[in-house]
Amino acid sequence: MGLRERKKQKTRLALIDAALDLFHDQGYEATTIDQIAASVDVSPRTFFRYFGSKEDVALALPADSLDIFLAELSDRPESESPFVAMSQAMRLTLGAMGQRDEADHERFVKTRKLLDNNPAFMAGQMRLLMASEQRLLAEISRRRGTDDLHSHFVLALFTAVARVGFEYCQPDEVRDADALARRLDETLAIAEQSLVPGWDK
Amino acid sequence: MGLRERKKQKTRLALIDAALDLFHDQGYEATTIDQIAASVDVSPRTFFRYFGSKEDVALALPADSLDIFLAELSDRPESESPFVAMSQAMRLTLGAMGQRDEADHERFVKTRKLLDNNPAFMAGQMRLLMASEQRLLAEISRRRGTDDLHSHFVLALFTAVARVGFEYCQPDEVRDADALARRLDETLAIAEQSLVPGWDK
DNA sequence: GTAATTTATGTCAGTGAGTGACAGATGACA
DNA sequence: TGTCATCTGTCACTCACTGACATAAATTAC
Repeated sequence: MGLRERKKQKTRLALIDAALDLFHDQGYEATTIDQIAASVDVSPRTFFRYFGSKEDVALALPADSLDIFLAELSDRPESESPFVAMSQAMRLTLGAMGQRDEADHERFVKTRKLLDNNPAFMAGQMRLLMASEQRLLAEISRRRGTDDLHSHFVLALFTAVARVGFEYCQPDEVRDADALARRLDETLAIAEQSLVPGWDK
Repeated sequence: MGLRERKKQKTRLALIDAALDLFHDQGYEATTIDQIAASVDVSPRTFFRYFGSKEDVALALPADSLDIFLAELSDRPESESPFVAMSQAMRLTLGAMGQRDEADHERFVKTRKLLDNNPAFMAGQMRLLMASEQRLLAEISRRRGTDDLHSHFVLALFTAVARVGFEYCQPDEVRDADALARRLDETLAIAEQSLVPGWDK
């Protein structure tokens, strides 16, 4: 990887860090792009060359996580049913979050705090997810063998479970990757008890 | 109801109609608030006294529907489990949509077309729903007798089913209230087959 | 090592959403 | 009719976001 590429990665991470810190210190709405750009010594125009919008920089890590999730899902064995495959992929994704270097995990936790304090971001996460909806749907339909309304139901149900796992925390609750993983397992357990065996076949 | 109130209702509906027509004719992004305001002979500032944002005017009818849904839900008998109560309330809400006067149903269909062609609006609908999430959650917890993670699961599952019912249509499919009602019933049937009896108790 | 070629960045000018403040117009009501 | 509350238009402003162009820096070719 050349110098140019390394510089870009560095700038990208610097922008994310500056944004997360400013969002935390003075609030999301009160933070301007100019402030973020200024604290990285970069022009505002450059900010928009890295992130399409102010929301995008806040959701940069969730977006990365989604990519990891999609990659993990592709690696799941054919024998697993759609819901099981997605559940396992999600577990592995959260596991990977917990095993990153210090700085990366710091960003993860800061992002979690930000999303917890601004429920409006949930819509943004939905937007992210829906951008990959077609890919997910194709994967589900492939594993099920048919492409019908039932596939949509499986997808919607999984996103619902994922949402519950990520949302709804106590104000002072620790929200690192491990805590999230535990919460996801709890939610998956409830789902398992509620659904009839083979419902996603 | 006085003249002032009637005028306001009239302006509100005129803004919605103008917006929906402009969105349809030239696209959502390409339509400006100034254009909407101009076609109703109202200042742009006044537009924002009726709607908080450009998105809000597009989602005006879904927002109204949500209010109706919440009212219907309150009227459901105590004997119904949370999921059944929400399902019935949703059926009644869609039924009410189909029995409105011509102009209102026209707006309903136009809004549906708009949302179908701009998947980005799904996030907006989520935002709407989440604004009432606390009320819904309270209702579910009340009917279940406890307030725990399971209540969140019931809520998420219902919103998932509702989403599947409203989303995913063929490009040329008719999307009036009756068609939506049928689609919702289909989806509810799938949910019923997939869930163990008493899962939402 | 230098020259030619990409590619990233800064500057500038502009659009459009959204907001606060104030003054004037218009129903509501005694 | 006159007073009061409320709605509206105008103005000025902030901020997110974008296209165009010139410059600077990294990559590649020679």
